[in-house]
Formats: sequence, C-alpha cells, structure tokens
Amino acid sequence: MILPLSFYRQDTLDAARKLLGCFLVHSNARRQTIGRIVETEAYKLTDPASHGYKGRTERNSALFGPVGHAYVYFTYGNHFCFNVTTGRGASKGGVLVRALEPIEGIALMRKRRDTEKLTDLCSGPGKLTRALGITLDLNGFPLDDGPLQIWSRDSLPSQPKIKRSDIFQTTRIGLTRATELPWRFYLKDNPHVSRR
DNA sequence: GTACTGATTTTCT
DNA sequence: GAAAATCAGTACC
Repeated sequence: MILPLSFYRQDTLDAARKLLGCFLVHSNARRQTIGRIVETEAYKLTDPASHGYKGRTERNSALFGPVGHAYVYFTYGNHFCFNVTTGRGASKGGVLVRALEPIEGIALMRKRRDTEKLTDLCSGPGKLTRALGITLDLNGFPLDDGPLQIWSRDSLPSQPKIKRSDIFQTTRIGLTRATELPWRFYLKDNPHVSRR
C-alpha cells in the first residue's frame, strides 16, 4: 500500500513517471483527503531550474536529505508547492506534484479551496497543497509514515490501470530562469491536469 | 476558448 | 531590492 522509502531511490525521471497514478494521502485527527497523482515534474539537483542547483540553503535543505521525504516551499507570496525527494547519485533531486484527481474528502477540499468545480480543486501545485492542507509544517517529513503519505497505484480498488502509452511527456511549466526541459509528465486526457 | 496582469511575502543577493 | 517551480480576475475573441 504505502510506497517504501526504497521506491524513491531510483532515477528522478523514472520516479516522476511512476508516481503518476499513485495516491497522495493527508490525514489529521478527524479527516482525510486523498488525491490521485496525475501530473508531475522532475528537478534534478544538477539542473539550473532546481532550487538546489546553487547549493544547500535553509529553505532547500530537504532536497539534500534522505529520499522519500517531503520538500515543501512557499512561493509568490501566496502558495505552497509540494515535492518528493528522489534519485540516486547524479540523478538525485525532487519530483514536484503538479495536479491531483480528487478521490476522497472532496467536501473538505471544496471548503478549503472555496470553489465547487471538481476540475479546479487540485489542478495546479498551489491549488492541491491548499486542498489537502499541506503547509511548511510538513517540510522534511517522511512519506511512508505520518500525516502525509503516498500510496501505490493498486492501493485503491477500481482505479484505471496505467500503461506507458497513457503517459504524456512534455516541457515543464512556469520556469523563468532556466531552460525548459521535457521533464513534465501527465496522464493523457485527464481533466484534472493543470494544462495540456 | 486564449492572453495578460496584479497580488503578496519569503528568500537570497 | 529583486526574484519566484502560482493563481484569480479581467478583457477580448
């Protein structure tokens, strides 16, 4: 069910692909929200677009820690973004989760996001952190245990099987500083992705 | 539907 | 002091 930390110890690009279809699960005392990952982007530390490219700082230190942990950062004065630390050797880095398909706790997501439209709840990195209640408190937390977890593709019944041909690969979004590389992955024809 | 713009604040230079 | 892996709102097809 829960992805073991060893899962994250593979090439960051492979991890970004294989995380599609897995479930991001946030729980607190009373309530749970779950979304199916439908869009990711890979950021290796060796890439100028990575927050860790210029070395370790207090903000990005989670990227330099063990794999399978959360790297959460605050940006544009408004939003949190959620990454998983991944990779081994030269491919060490993080995978940004950019969009989810809402699965459980949808009423709570609507309340947190203050919108009704299903395809607008988690269709962007800042939107999904708000919908699930992910904040800086979770930065550095392991994802195989605790309030924020990632579950494997077959954890929940009646979810569509993912074939390699269902995964679309294209350039990343929103980069202002570095070159855009084709390191963005999403599930083809899924209405919850941030854009096509 | 696409295109552009302002909001807002932490982080690093 | 400027940049930032974004979002919501507005204007126009």
